[in-house]
Amino acid sequence: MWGRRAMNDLLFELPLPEFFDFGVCLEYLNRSPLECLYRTDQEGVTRYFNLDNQPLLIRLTVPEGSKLRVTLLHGPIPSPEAAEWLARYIREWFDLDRDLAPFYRLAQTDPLLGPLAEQHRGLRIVGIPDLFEALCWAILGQQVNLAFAYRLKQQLTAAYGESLEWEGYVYYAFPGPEVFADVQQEELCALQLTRSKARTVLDVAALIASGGLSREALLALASPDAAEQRLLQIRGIGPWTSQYVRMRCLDDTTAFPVGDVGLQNAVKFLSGMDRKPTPAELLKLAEAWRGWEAYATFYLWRALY
DNA sequence: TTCCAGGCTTAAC
DNA sequence: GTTAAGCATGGA
Repeated sequence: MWGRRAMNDLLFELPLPEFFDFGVCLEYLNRSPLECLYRTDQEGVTRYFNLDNQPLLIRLTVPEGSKLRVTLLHGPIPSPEAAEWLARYIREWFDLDRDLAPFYRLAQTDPLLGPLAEQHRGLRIVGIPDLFEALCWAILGQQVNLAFAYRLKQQLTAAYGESLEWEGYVYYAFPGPEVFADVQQEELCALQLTRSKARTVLDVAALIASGGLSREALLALASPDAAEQRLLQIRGIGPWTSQYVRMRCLDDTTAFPVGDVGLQNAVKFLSGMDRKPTPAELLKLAEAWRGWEAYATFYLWRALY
């Protein structure tokens, strides 16, 4: 099952919704050369998963413009259940099940979003479907510049994640929470995490590994706000992190990280202010984006990076 | 050296 | 409930 079979197996294709531009999404994926969890090129993105302890190297392309093609580059052909998991993951990764028409109607008359919606038409919120990865990424990104956050993620992934070398590139999967069961805080500090980040990552890993926290449970709560309150109970997770996770992992288009420095700088830059807007001013602006605050934020970020 | 970066916690009012 | 101060790290 490992060896003699045709490579580049077509696993499945996903139909694409209106207002989806794979090239524009690739631009987003390609925003940092320090990204370690996938590799992009002109035509697509290649990513490694370790699913049920089976290697799974896949590639996404849109050869015809109408369907997202998922091919298997390396690893055994996944079971029907694994393929179903992968298809769901990819739909969440690119937010394929969302109707963006209302957002574009709203953006059309918005002075800040109008040009961005034009320029990045077809961009969807690129999600982080795995809760542990999403929380870690947010925790690592607290109060540090983005380049350093990527470095921290790379260090963590290289130290604890599974990897696969294929055609001259090394691909990494983000480690699962169970991997950190016996890891001490000092080990993570050696990877340049602060004590606070190290402690929070370990606390979250233990919580998720024990079943005390899961994406499913958060989504089953009565509202996104209830999910946010649950996350805020964890020490080291504040408003920014919980809103960020709502936005990137919990499919909540109303999440709005008002404290986000990138958001503040984007609004400052686009509106020509000589200072960063206050949270109150951002909330005022966001009234025009009601229901789509997360998309507004995601597009505003594109003005910066 | 100082200031900033896709913040959080604690203590004080 | 809201605000101020302290924290910790790397990069410009």
